[in-house]
Amino acid sequence: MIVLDYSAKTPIFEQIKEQIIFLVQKGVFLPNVRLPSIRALAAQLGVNVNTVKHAYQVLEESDIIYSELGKGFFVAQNAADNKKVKGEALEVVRAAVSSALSMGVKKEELFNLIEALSENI
Amino acid sequence: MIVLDYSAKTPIFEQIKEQIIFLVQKGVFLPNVRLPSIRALAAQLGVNVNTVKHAYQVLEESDIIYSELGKGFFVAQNAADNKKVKGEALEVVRAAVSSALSMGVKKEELFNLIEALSENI
DNA sequence: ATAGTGTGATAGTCACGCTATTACAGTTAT
DNA sequence: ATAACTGTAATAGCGTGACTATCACACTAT
Repeated sequence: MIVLDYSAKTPIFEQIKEQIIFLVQKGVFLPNVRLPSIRALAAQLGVNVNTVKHAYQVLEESDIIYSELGKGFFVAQNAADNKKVKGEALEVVRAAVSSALSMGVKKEELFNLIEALSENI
Repeated sequence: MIVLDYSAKTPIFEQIKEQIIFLVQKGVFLPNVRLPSIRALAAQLGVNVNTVKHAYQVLEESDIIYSELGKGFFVAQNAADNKKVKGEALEVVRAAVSSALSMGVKKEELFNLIEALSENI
């Protein structure tokens, strides 16, 4: 369900976070559904408990999930379209695009890139 | 000429690199023109010599500039359109866009973003 | 010679990501 | 009550990357 790429530059906890958002986005995880426990997911991914905890914590701070002591983590109500998350994602794109443009990449190339990536979703 | 942003997540040497590429791209630095010396630029930016050296070294490895012992660094011949640099910049954009799309950002928003950023160049 | 270049090496600091481990508090099922 | 789960919290250690601080050396130009 979640796949880690250790050769990528994006941190493990970030990958977990992004993929959970993706699953929530796709409707695989519906509101109030319980997520895998920290320990269970850590074991499944072959990763330390702290790392999963970190990912969940960040997700909680973005109001994607919420926690209940002794029970677990659950998908938040309007997690599927979360302004904070989308805003941050857009900001990353903005920085990358801005940098690319300043280095001489043409906007047409960027349009083509987005068009191509859009089809694989 | 070069401005550093210490609050940004992009490393100093990377910022130096990008802004020099930008200046080369804009035609401020023409081929075979001499760049500020490592020590001079370091002093001007209030940064360690090693940091500027690192930036210049990366630029040299990308064939944007070249060095001559005892003389200095100079802009390379076809520095203005460097495939390696543009390829790397595109790859960063690809990762960011891919991530944003998977998080539910619509491609129209991305198009608008690029359009807006293109005008400020 | 002197002052400027690039080159190379070493060492130290700091932050970040991840791991390892321990302990505590709450929930649930038996 | 007990056991087996949950989340929470704190500490410590390791490796890496970015940056700083120095020193020494080789080459160029005046």
